[in-house]
Amino acid sequence: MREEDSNWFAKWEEELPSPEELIPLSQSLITPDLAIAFDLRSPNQPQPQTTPPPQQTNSSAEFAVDSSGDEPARTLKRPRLVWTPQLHKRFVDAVAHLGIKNAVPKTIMQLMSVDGLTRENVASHLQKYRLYLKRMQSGGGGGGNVVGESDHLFASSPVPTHFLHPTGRQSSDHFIPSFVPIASLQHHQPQFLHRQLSAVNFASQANNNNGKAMDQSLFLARQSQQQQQQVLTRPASLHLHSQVANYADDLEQGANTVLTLFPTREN
DNA sequence: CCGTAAATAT
DNA sequence: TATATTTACG
Repeated sequence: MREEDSNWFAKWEEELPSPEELIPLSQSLITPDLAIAFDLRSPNQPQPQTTPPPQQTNSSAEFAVDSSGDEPARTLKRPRLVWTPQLHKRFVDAVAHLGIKNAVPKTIMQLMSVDGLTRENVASHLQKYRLYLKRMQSGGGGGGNVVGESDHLFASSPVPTHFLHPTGRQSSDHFIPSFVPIASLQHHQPQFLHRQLSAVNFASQANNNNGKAMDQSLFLARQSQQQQQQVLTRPASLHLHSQVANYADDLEQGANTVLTLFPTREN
């Protein structure tokens, strides 16, 4: 019936690489806390800064899993979040479909539904992204557009046209769809959870992934400073992933803070 | 909570 | 040093 309606939907679906592409993303962020549990190796890890397409995980099997860990996820310092192209892609998609107007940290975060991702993370990235967009309009309009190294990440994801020119459409015309077609995510939710539980093995094998690993996720930046004896348990990851569980519900409600199932954190 | 600026880590 | 991400403020 409404071509437009089915259009945006189809478009979204089309833009979405494929369920598979998204799956790894969900687990990519894995519960930081869990990752911490494994803790990463010594402070001497050569990090390619020229062209790091896939983020490899350098993790050692040096972790201490104790059954005493509860859910310190709240007070624990999360590792520095590394924004990978994939993660950024998801970010852009979310913003694009939300419309600049509704593209606020919280909403974006909810839409992304990436476990472990905090509002602050998104806010920070959004800030930088906006700067990038501005910079682009300013000096990249005709051909000689000098992009700094920092822009590479942003460049990795196509910038929706309406991002640059607010023709007074797209953002106010149709607001957030009542239901977001990230069915793939929902479908994989169980899998994703399963994976997460296997995080331990994951981390261990991260080092010897030959050929095409199932995914090059797990980009937790490690903190090579303190916290070497962080204990974490599976329960933690569980309660964390719950956030992903029903982001759709949240959105559908259209409310600002509606958690149907159980509170994950914040709020 | 959102946006911006300063602080800090890599 | 420069840059990416976090933390502090209004």
